[in-house]
Amino acid sequence: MKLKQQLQLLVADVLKAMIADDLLPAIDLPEISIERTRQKEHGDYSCNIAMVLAKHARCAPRDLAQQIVDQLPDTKIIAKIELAGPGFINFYLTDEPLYQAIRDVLSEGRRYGHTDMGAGQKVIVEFVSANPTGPLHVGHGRGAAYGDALARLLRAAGYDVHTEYYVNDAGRQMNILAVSVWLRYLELCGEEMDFPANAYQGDYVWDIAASIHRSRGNDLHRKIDDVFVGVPPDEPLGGDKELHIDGLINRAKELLGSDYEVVFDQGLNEITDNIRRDLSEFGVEFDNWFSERSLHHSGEMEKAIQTLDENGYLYEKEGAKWFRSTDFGDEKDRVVVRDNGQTTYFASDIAYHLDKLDRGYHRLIDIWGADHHGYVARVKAALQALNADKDRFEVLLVQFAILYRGGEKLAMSTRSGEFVTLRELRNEVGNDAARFFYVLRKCEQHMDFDLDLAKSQSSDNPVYYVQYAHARICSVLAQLTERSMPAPDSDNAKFELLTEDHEKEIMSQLLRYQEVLESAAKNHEPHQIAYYLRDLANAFHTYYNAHQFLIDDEGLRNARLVLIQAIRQVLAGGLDLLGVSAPESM
RNA sequence: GCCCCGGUAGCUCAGCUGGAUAGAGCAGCCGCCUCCUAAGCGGCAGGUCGGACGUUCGAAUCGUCUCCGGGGCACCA
Repeated sequence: MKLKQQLQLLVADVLKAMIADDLLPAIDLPEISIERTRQKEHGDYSCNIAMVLAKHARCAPRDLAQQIVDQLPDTKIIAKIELAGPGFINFYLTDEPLYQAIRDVLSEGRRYGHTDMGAGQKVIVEFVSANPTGPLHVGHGRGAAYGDALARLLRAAGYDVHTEYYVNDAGRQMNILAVSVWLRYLELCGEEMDFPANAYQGDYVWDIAASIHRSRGNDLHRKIDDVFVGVPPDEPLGGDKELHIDGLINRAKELLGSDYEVVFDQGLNEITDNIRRDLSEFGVEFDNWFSERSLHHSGEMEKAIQTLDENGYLYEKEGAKWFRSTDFGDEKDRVVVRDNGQTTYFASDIAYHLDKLDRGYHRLIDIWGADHHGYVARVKAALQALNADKDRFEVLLVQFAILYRGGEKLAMSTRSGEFVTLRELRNEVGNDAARFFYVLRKCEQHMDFDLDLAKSQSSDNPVYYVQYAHARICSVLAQLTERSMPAPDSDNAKFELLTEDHEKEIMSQLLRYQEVLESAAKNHEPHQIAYYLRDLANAFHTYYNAHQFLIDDEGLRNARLVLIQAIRQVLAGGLDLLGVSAPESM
């Protein structure tokens, strides 16, 4: 049992006894908060229950605290209890829980600190899910690093986690991509044109066009004058860029017939493969890539819309089908089927989330960019309309990463092709630094990502600080054989020899890891792990500078080596949760 | 106009489910390698926690108002 819980129980038992003896009015006990103290002078843990209950007990907080302290039994884990300030009960621990922490770390290994909080509950975490219309940029990187760390964290907390990438392989954006590719292809065939303002401008579009040209030669070549027949003018010519591009999509379908799909699929597949590879290289692997198109093919789209209709939440207006989401608190009703008969992205989303529930997940966690926050209410509304429990669906919004280069804010737009890709970032600062940097900020925090800083000062990145501690420990342990010293022996370690303040501090930190992990998982905050690791690394570096490990005194040497072995284990375990490597040398 | 997020040290950020003297990294200044990796360690300096009012024994933390910054409010995805 965790230390905090043990202390909670002790206090709870005392309070119950006091109620039974009429020393306290009978009430439902509030949750007893046991917290780590900030200052050493306040002991290791403190409890504020006396102040919380003072009014109820109609006595001064300090008097109540004194009564509680008087009745607390002696235990192996508590060395001293003090009453302080307005009525805090401060616990000073014995060394036993500290020693036990070392033993636990070494016996449980990478599972140290893991809990069964989730009780095997099935959770699906959906993240990134960027449209396959271009390479991932640094904004997606944040979602990827955060989502993956969260999934690992939830697994460590005992949830049965499934990760998924929702591929928007249907819809208008994909058609715009297809047209962009085809027009570039036509340029490769020697045609000249004003490239549409609303088409995808990035260089990767040329690459896709080139691969079609390689495999199909000039098969898909059509005279440029034919292509633009009947297409409304583009924006630079005083027209509407949306109408212009839609006109081109229609012409492309007419002129290419079944070959349109060749272009479409080539774009989709090349980009999806690229995204998949990119994420994989970043250390992010999804359990499943879910195709939006499959919702159409399987009939789930139709079914979802039909169910909404049957439940009485659909109506027609101006040729479109609307979902009455205002019935569930959304600010306005939403279109699910447009007047041209096409379903909206929102309709796909309804079907997709229904599908997740049908697959038996108890909790649906979506990680979205902050710009999608307006969607939360309508998806929740739809789930309610379909008789699902909206509280099983949770959206975590990741704020934007604002990029700076040379002090200048950078524009980020997939359409214009102006963006720094995730791949560029990884190449420049490395996966480990990128992942740690991303996860160092909680997701709702706006992030200033200074590229110059990340590149030029990558050795100042806090990730190296943590990794360095790990590598240093590995280095020390590696020298044992060179010096003909025995490997650390935890079974026979005399932990009572570890009397230095630095050692006590480290043991206390090792013990704390369990609490940090649980809190990080509960609050969906991987950054807590990152900050913890930096603290632990700091404690180690300080220890390293103050004391020698490879000393002649065998008993002390063994105890110290067992201790740093435990540090190494926790550093490696924590870094793994963040998807960061733990190198043995640097 | 409405909604979401942020405003804490020169810079980037922790702390926010109320607790006891507000923390870290970077930048600045001063020290530490004949010794297990100096990508390290120690020290100094640096703050009206945007502002006001309120709730409370106690507020950076909760509530209301307000100012500043980012984002969102489509028959786009």
